[in-house]
Amino acid sequence: MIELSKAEFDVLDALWINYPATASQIIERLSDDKQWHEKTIKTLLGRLVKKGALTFEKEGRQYIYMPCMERADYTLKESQNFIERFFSGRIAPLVSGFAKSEQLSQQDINELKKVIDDWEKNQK
Amino acid sequence: MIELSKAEFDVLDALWINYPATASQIIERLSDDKQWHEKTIKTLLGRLVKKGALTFEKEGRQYIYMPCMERADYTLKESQNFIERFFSGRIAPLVSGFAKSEQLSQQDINELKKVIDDWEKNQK
DNA sequence: AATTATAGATTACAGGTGTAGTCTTTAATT
DNA sequence: AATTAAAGACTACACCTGTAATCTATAATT
Repeated sequence: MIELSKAEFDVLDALWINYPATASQIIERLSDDKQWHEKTIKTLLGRLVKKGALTFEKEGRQYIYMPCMERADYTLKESQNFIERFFSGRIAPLVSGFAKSEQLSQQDINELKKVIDDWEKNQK
Repeated sequence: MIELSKAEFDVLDALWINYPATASQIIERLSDDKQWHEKTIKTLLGRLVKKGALTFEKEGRQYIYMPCMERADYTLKESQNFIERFFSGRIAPLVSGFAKSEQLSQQDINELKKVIDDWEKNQK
């Protein structure tokens, strides 16, 4: 699995919003949340390319960037990894931890029920 | 929140198995899973102390280590962090991702149902 | 055609991390 | 009492990360 740092992920995440996109577009998107210098983001784009997380095509003087993987695939792998590390691969203890510390809203519960429901329908 | 590296967490995790414990005991426990040199583990113990993740008491020539926080508290914070980063703070999309990629077993489902059940009972 | 502005490439640099090796102290052994 | 062995302290070092600044090439402008 490609390993991304936090900052690298944030840049990729800005690209996932809508792609392909140029560096300037990505910088623009990130400007709301982060106080990053343009150079910083360019550096991170370069590292992402080097790690194989995204590619680009030249268009005049600019690069048009495109992610090499889908967000859902990446987050799924990260999730597996996380749950393996902290909860021996079982997902319920994570949810249970949230429940115990009052971190679950009625909406969360409803959503979880729906996930379970869908899963069960899918089982035949 | 105290930030631990992966290796640091693994060492702390070995202490959580049973504590207080000496460095040798921790090294012994880790020897099954990791090919770490004894010195490596000692270094990590030192860093954990420096970060305030554990303390110790002297006993003769040895230190008796003890964690400064509970595993459940630490993993809860890490989980919140994780879910915030990747799923905007909502837990269902994580579970849903697992479901979609066939990562959920009947046992997982049963456990999740129980968590939901308990949560609802607790709501009055 | 010459100049300028801008995109990306390269370089920088401190602090964290993985992974130990060496130094120092002191408990244990001869 | 002298020697040794082992515990922890300190040092090491390359790679990763956050965070840019400077260099270089070229598209755009005059």
